[in-house]
Parts: sequence; structure tokens; C-alpha cells
Amino acid sequence: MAHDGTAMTGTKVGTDTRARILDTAERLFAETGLAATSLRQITTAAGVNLAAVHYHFGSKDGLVQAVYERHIAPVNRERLRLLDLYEATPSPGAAQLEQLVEALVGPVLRLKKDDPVAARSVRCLIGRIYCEPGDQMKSVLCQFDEIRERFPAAFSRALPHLSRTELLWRVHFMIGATLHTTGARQLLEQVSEGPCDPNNTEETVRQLVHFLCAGLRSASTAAEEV
Amino acid sequence: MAHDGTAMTGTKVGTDTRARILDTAERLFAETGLAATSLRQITTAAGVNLAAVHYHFGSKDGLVQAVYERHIAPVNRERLRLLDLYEATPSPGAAQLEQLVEALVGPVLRLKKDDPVAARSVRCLIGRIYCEPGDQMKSVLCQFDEIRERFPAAFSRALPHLSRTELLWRVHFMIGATLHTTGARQLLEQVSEGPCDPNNTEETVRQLVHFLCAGLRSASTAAEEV
DNA sequence: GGTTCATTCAAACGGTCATTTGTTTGAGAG
DNA sequence: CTCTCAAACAAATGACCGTTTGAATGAACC
Repeated sequence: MAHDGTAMTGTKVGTDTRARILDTAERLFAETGLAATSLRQITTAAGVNLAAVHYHFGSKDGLVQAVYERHIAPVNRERLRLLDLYEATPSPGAAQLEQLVEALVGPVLRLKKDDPVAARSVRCLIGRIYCEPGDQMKSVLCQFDEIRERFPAAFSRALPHLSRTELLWRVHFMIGATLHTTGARQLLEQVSEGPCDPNNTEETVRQLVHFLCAGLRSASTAAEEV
Repeated sequence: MAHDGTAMTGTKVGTDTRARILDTAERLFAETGLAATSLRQITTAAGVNLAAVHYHFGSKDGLVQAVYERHIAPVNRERLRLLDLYEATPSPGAAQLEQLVEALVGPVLRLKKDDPVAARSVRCLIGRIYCEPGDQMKSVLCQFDEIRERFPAAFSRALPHLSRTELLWRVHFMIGATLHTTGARQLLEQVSEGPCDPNNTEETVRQLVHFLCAGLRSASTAAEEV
């Protein structure tokens, strides 16, 4: 009956159940995957009734969507806020590109940086956005429409030496490196055996922005043929 | 009634069944995901009996492992062959790094380039290696042990200006960009609306190698502080 | 006190799942 | 020809799935 997010009535019991479902689903989805996590696992771990999921979210798909929206919406709002800020008062000289890349990758890498436990789940889920198969992600991906429209345009202005094709390729590579950094953190910890610390958020952002800007800025491959 | 069935009572029935299961599983795993694809879907689509999966592969996990191993093993063999080749006769001057990157990302991007239909499935699956949750991938990931040992060492030799930490970060970013290029091809097609063609394998390799080499070669961030 | 309405709950529904079992088949070996 | 054994088969098992239902709860309002 009340699948929407605004169920703020007088009682506090309702919102508590809703939040516990969201928190638990977020953790289990990250650990086990969307398809492999059953509603029974979620409601048992959360200590709520099975039917509460359908009451609050309508269906399992509705729950998935709610879990993602809770974190993606603020990230994309922050990205656009920074983009607006940097476009209004651009940095002098060459640091403009660094600002744009930072605005794109910073907010997602800094997500939940104060809560390491929740951060692990959220980042794992976000890193899996393009990997989770099926149509379940379509309603999540449309939340990035404005990002996909405004950021490439800004990059194009900052990198006038690139053709549209080259720019789109490099933005694609940039997204890949960022998503992998967001989602496959435990892999890096395990492989680097010490030196690289994905929990050091600012160092991660610094390394990633530096790498991406160098790749983005490099000469046009078409120009090489001249 | 039962003595007839649809048994292709000819010759070499065994290997045919096994191959049909592998081909069909590969396609459905790519389309629907590992957990969400049932053995019944696979065997029905393949036109074989359900029990044949357990006979040939022992379990669903065994089938998953077999599907991956069939393609990953040749890719990694080719990667190491190229690495051996380039280490034996290194290219003159600055093109050495390009050779190394090409040896790492070329074989996976060129996978099944002659069969677009199968290529889509295989690349989608490989792009999902680090995203698929659970322990199912552990037995697949260990196939990369030699890659993870030899390539960073080779990169370190080609990029002596980088500290070990910086090198590992950049290799991590490189893997992310490569996996995203491998797995999220339909996304690029859809977003770029024309200019970028992920089916043009050689152009993809060229763009990716160029981008990655620029990122890898860029100055050490530690050096900037001096 | 009685009514309303959001919320929670236990219990079931029909389906599908992975796996096991026991039998039948067919081709190559002696 | 017979023997053997890998291979394919149908049927059944028990468990788990997402979803629905209808009743119980309990605070808020008249």
C-alpha cells in the first residue's frame, strides 16, 4: 500500500523496519549478489517479517532499486554540485582537468568514508552496477543520465585536441578504472600485500586522478599519423 | 515409448553433449548471470538431459569452472608467450611499454574475434570475473597467478621511475579499464551512439593501449613533491 | 469507547531449484 | 556373439524461492 519512500507517520516502528531491511539487504547483496540473496535471508538477518519487504518495497526488484538509490542519488548530486562549482570558477591553467576528474571520481570513492563497514558494502554494490546481469539495473542506470550528458561535454571543453570518438573512448576507460577501484578493493589489498591501501581514500583519489588525467591528456592518436 | 526418445544414436554422442552444454551455458551465463541461470534452462536450451551436467561436470560449480577455463587458459598462455617474446627481443626505445601493455590486454580483447556471437558471451563473462560474488571465482582467479607475478615485474623494469606502490596502483587501474572495456561493450555502443565501435577490435586495442601507456608513463606523484 | 489506518505477523501458495537414483542404451573389446 | 562400461535418460526428492493472504496489533483521532 505504501511502497514509496515517504512513510513518515506518527509511529516510529515502520521506519525502523524499513531501515533495517535496507541495511541488511545492502550488506547481503554486496556479499552474495543480487540474484543469490533471498528475501528470507534478508528478513531473517534483519529480524523482520518476510512480508514486510513486499509491504514497504512492493517486490524484490523494488528493494534492489531502493538499496541503490539511497546511495547513488547523493553521489550524483555531489558530482553535479562540484561540476557546477568548477565550471563557475575554473581553476587557472592545467589543473582544470584534474578538477573535473576529481569531481567525477571523488564523490564515489569518498562514499561512506566514515563508516568502513558500510563503505565496503556500498562500494562493492556500486562497482557491480555494470556487471550485474539482467534488466534489474536499467532503472538504476537511468539515474546517471545527467552525469553522462554533462561530464563528457565538460571534458570535451577541457580537452579540445581530442575528437569526439577519442574522448568517448577515454571516458569509457576512465569509468572502468574508477569502477574497478571502487568495487575490487579487497583484490588490491590482497595482491599488493601492503603498499597499496584502498582504505586510504585520499591517497586512492590522488593516484587515480593522476593516472586518469595523464591518459586523458595524452596526444590524439589521430595526430600521430600526421 | 521410452526406447526411442530423441537419442541421436550415431557416433561420438558423448563429446557432442559435453560441448553443447558448455556452449549453451556460456551463452546463458553471460545473458542472465551465474546464480540466476538454472541447469534446467541450460539443458533444455541445449537439448540434453539434466543429469548429463552432473555426469560431465560433477556439479553446477564444476560447469561454471569449465566454462571459464576453456577460454581463460588460452588467453593467459598467449599473454605469457608474448611476454616471453618481447622480453627476448625487446623493441627499441620507448615502444617497449606499448609492447607489454599490448601483450596483457591484446589477447583478451582479441578473444574469439572471428565469432562475434560467441565473443559477446565470452567477453561478458570475463569482464565479470571480479564482480561475480561468492567464492565461485576463487578457483578461476588462481589461473591468473603467473600473470600477476610476471607482468608487474616486467612493468617495473620498463617504468623504473615508479615506486612499487605507484606501479601497483597503476596496474590496478589498468586492469579496471581493460575489464570494463572487455565486459561493458554494449554500454559503450549505446552511449557513444556511433563513433565508438567496440566490435572494431584493433581500434579498441589501439585506443586502450595508448590511454594506458600514457597513464602508466606519467611522472611519479611522489616526485612532484620534491 | 469506537473507528481508522498503518504496520506486523504466521501460514500458506504454486513454482523452480540442484541433486540423486535406478534403468536403458550402444559401441568397442575379447 | 557376449561382455563391459561410459553415456544418456526419466522420475522423484527435499529444499528454497517470491509472492499473497487474512488476521492480529496498536497508536491516533473523533
